[in-house]
Parts: sequence; structure tokens; C-alpha cells
Amino acid sequence: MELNERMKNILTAVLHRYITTAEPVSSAIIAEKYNLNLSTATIRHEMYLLEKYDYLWQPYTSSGRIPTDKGYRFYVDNLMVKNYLREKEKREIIQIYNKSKEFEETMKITSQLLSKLTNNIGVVLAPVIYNDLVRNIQFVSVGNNRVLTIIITDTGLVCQKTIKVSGEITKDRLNYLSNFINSKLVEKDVNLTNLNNLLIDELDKIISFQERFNYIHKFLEECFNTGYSENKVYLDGRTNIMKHPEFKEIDKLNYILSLIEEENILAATIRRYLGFRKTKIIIGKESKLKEMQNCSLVTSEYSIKGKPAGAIGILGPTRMDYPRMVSIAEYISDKLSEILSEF
Amino acid sequence: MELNERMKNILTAVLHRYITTAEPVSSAIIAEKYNLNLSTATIRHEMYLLEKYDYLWQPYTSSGRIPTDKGYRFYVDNLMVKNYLREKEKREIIQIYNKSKEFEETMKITSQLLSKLTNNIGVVLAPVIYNDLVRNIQFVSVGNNRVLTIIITDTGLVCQKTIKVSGEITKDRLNYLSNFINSKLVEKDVNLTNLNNLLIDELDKIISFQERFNYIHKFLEECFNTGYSENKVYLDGRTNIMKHPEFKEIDKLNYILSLIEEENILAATIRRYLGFRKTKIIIGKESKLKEMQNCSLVTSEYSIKGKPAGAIGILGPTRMDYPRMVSIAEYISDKLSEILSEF
DNA sequence: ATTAGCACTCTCCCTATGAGAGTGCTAAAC
DNA sequence: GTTTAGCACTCTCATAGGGAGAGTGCTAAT
Repeated sequence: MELNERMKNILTAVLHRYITTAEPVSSAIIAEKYNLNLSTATIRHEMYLLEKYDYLWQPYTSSGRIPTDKGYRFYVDNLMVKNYLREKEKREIIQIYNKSKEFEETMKITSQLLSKLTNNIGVVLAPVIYNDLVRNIQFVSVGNNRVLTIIITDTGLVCQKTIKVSGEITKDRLNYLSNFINSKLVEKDVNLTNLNNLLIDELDKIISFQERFNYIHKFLEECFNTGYSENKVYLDGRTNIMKHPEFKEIDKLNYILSLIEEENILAATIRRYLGFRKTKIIIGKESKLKEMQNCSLVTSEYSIKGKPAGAIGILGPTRMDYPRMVSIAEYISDKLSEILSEF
Repeated sequence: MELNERMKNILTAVLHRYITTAEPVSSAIIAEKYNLNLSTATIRHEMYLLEKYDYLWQPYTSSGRIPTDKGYRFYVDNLMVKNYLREKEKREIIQIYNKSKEFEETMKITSQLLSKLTNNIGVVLAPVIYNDLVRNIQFVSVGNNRVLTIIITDTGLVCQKTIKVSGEITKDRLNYLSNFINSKLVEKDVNLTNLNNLLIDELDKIISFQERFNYIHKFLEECFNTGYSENKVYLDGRTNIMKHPEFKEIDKLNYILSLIEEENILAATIRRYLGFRKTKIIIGKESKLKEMQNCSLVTSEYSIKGKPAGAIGILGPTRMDYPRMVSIAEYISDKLSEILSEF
């Protein structure tokens, strides 16, 4: 079923109207506010067809129309006109970012920006570092059989982990160890995933004739088995959803709240849609998650030094201003890419 | 106004009943379920008096009674019988804690335990380290003019901060610097608050005749001015509040949600009540915060190596099972103290 | 193909009504 | 003097009915 021009115009009008008022849209309103030069009866007929083909629906007989998920999808793919942030808004964003020099804070600020600008929930997934190359590794003894391990990757990210080791290790030994590993790292490119294997291999050569390194071997195993995968999620603006009339009903609210509570589900959903395009829109039931059936998610990937690193997202009701959400998501992810690349 | 024994019994009965059912309590129910051997008329009369003295109230004329904040307060201070966790529950808690070896994870687990056990919101304030003595300081260059500074305190806590410095610093210089500072640290007890001053003073002695340390001076200033105050708050179980009937009304829910969103307000509230006693109960309007008017907060302090460090909290409706909340808060804070002391 | 006109449908709000829960009061009983 | 039985009274809550209003669907005319 191909929609003709007039139907597209009417669908767009209904969508825009519904997005701003959150009320079912009548034919009269369309005729009055959007100059399509059509009578209400004609509009009504077209709406009838749009409903038949599942772009619109009525909450009850003889009520106005509301877009379906399919309606939103068609709008987003075919009708939506790209929107750009005003220069003033861009300046404000840059200004806020300039205040932060630190990684953690940058992530937090990003989620805050997203939620403040959109009045929805801002989500930021921390960079994935599995595939980053390891540039440098450092060990610092923090006492009581604990060693703080610091890995610096080629994207400039610093990941840290405190590891409990079985025996006491002197500062000198830790230094020897880190020097040894670092010398191996310059020889070949190693990412976090295969760092462990490399180390075991290389260390075995030493250990075979240097029995005293035994415990260091153990230490390293523990170090890399516990993993560096942070996969942290930064969320902001949880209470924003309360502002939207669609969540006045307590069970709809419940759905989205449980989504927010289980950050990993949200993160997994965002990750599931990564890779294909920079910016993705997931509308309502498309996600297959019942918790997300009344929500849409706009995600945009960011990169560090040109390498895909993570993603940001905007979570709100399906009735959201998609053009604006997309422009915000894209602008913020671009800025974040720039900032993280400087780290 | 001194309450007599009978009034206390009735107040206790009303409270227990209301805590389990969340419905206004009638005189008939008290007479039936709690063997006070009194007629409904007598109970009614006592309830009338309890209402007059502001321990109970009625949502409307001729309805059953609900405890006031004052009623809860009196119960908590005078009537409540201490409750102890079952051995099985204690074992389960210990088992869950045993899985974690890391600081961050321990904090997270604690908030999860609190929310799971209480069906309310679990709050954990990270340890305050201002007054900890600095035992060791380490600098690790992480490239691009950034230095990771690691401070280890006498309570065994490790705090880290990445600092951007104006010029490049070699590894040797960083080592020289950390050795120098560490040598000063053994001479006297220094906590984080006065570490900065000490360093400036001591370094000035060197800088006065060693001009080349100038930039290190700058670096340190930046390092300690940005501060190590993490004051992090761990929250879990946000959606638990939805389970309580008192938050079916959207505006009441709104209050508590905004409280959760602004974690610092919650943290500040908990901090405000610290110091006097290990476990504190803050009921409804006592907090003076309008967002907390329908909530109670049970907090308990934890310590590291005997030194007060932080606090945990349970946030829920005023209608909560106080004896159980207190016993959970106390047990968890004790366990947390033990675990953190081992770090 | 489009539109005017009108009957029809459904929501929403208001009112009324009755049952039920629970109290407050009073006079009698202990 | 304290306690209690009895009963009128109050208020909520659930249900039903009715009328206004919004908006459609259909049909016949343009």
C-alpha cells in the first residue's frame, strides 16, 4: 500500500498535532490548523484509510485519531524533516562541556544534557574497550595484598581495577612485572581480550626456569579473569517521564520505571541496535520488550579517535518530537566523540 | 500528656494493623484481632483521645484511624520491640557479600541488599575520607598531559583522580615527586584536608632554589584543589516504592521520585542526622523536606577500622515495619564495617 | 472526487441512590 | 466511676442514569 501525497500530508499533520497536544486528533482540527484546503469530510475519509492500513488508530469509536507505531515509523523514515539545533543551544552545550576535564564527569554531564534538552531520560553507555589496544600497564600496591592495576589503551582511556592477590608483592617486583609486560606490548598490538593469553604465554617462558615467578603468574590470572568490562550506564532525568500525560496511568509508568531500574536491560537494548547506522530510532513495540511498548528510544553512536566506542540514548514516550531528538542525539554524540578523542 | 498503658496498647495495635494493611483501622478490628479484652466502644473512646493528642488521625469523619508522624515517633521511641534477623537471613547476607572483593561492588551490593530485604529504597553513602590520614601517594602518567593520582589512606581506601597538567612530566619526575611526598608523610600525620597546605609549604622550600619544580607546584595545586571528595551515593530499588499503595496517587509519587533523582539532597539529609547515634529514624515531616513528607528514612552508620566512615539508609513510606528496618539497617551496617575494615 | 448534512456513537461529567463501614453519643449496666 | 450496648449519623464507594459535547460514518447532493 503506497500512500499518496495527500495522505502523507494528513498523516504528518496528525502526528505533529498529537505530538504537541497528546490528545486524539480530529478531522476538524486538521482542516482548521493545517491549510490542506480540504473539507473535514475528505480528511475524515483519508483518516479512515490511514486507519485501515494501520498508520492511525482510535481509542474508541468516533474518537479522534492517534498514530500507531507503524505511523511513527513511516513518519520517521519518510516524512520527517531534519531539524538543526540553534546556534545558541550549541554554544550552551559546548559551554557546559568545557567545565569538565574528567572522564566520569564528562559521562555524567552528557546524560544530564540529554535529559535537560529533551525533557526525557538521558542514557550514556560508557565506551567499550575490549578491542582497544593496550598501550601501557601499571601496577600500584595499595597494601593488604591488594594491587591497583591501571591499563591505558590506545584511545586514551584509563581503566582501573583493584585485585586481591594471594601473597605480598614488593614494589620492585611490581615494577619489574609492569616493565616486562610493557616491553612485550611494544612488540605487537594487543587488545584487552587477548592480553590475558599473551601474558600467560610470555610469562610461562620465564616461569619455566624461574620458579619464583609462580605467584605473579597467579596474580595475573586473577587480574585478567575478573575482567575490565565496566559497561557502565549513566542515566539522568528519571522523573522527566512523570511530566508526560501518557504516564499518568500507573501501570504504564510501572513499565518504564522497571526499565530504568534494570539499567543493563536498557543498555543491552541500545547495544542490540548498534553498528549499522550512526543514529537509530526504536519505536514502541519494535523493541520487542514489553517494558518499552509505550516508549521510543533514539540512540546515536560516538567514537574515540575515529573508532566506535559507545552510544548515547534518549528514552521517552513514543509521542516524542523525533526531529529534535535526532538532532540533539547527533550533536551530543559528535561533541562527546570530540571530547573523548582529546583525552 | 502521659499515655496510660491501655492507650499505649491500642496505639501499638493500630500501628501494627495499619502497617500491614495500609487501611484506616477501626475499633472493631482492634477488638477482634488484638485481645485487649475491651469493647469497641471503649477502644473508640481511647482512639478519640489518641486523636485529640495527635497520635492518630482520621482521613474523614467516621472513618477508621491512621497514625500521625507523632504516633509513629512515639511508637519508635517507646513502644517498638526490637526485632532480630533470622539466622538464615544472616547467612544469606554473608553469602552475597562473600562474592564481592571490590570496593565499588561492595557498595553496590549493599544498596541492593537493603532494597531487596526491605522492599524499599536502599541508600549507601560512600565513606567520607576528609579526615583519613594519607599513607601513600602515587602518580601514574596516563599520557596526553594527564596524571592519575592515587592516594591510599589509613583506612585502606584508595581514591583516584585524573588530573590534567599544563606541561609534560616524565615518569622519573613523577617518581621523584611521589617519593618526596611520601617521605614527608611518614614524618607527620596528614589528612586529605590539610595535605594540600603541607605540600605547598614543603615544596616551596625546594622550589625556592630549584626553579625547575615550578610546574610541579602548579600541578599539585590543581591536583588538590579539584579535591578528592567523591561523596558518591549508591541507590537501589527505585521501583519498590510503586508497590506501596500510598504512592498510587501521582503527586505523592512525584515527591519521592524527585527525592531519588536528586541524590545529593537525599545524601545531605542522611548526613544531617549523623553522629549522635548509630541508628537514626527520620519520620515524615520531621525532615522538614516537603519531598519527604510521606516517607521515613532509617539510617545507620558504618565505620572502617573503628573510625566513622559513612552511612546506609532505607527510604520508604512512613508506614514501614520499623523494628525490621532497624534490625536490617544495623546488621548490614555492621557487616559493611567488617568488610571495609578488611580492605 | 469532494463536500454538506445529519444521525449515531462514545466519553465525560454530573447527580442520585443505596449499601456498608465506622464513628459519636447516650443511657444503662457493672 | 468505668465500661458497654444500642442506635442515629456521617462519610465513602460503587453503580446507574442522563445530558452535553466531541467526533465520526454514511449518504446524497454538488
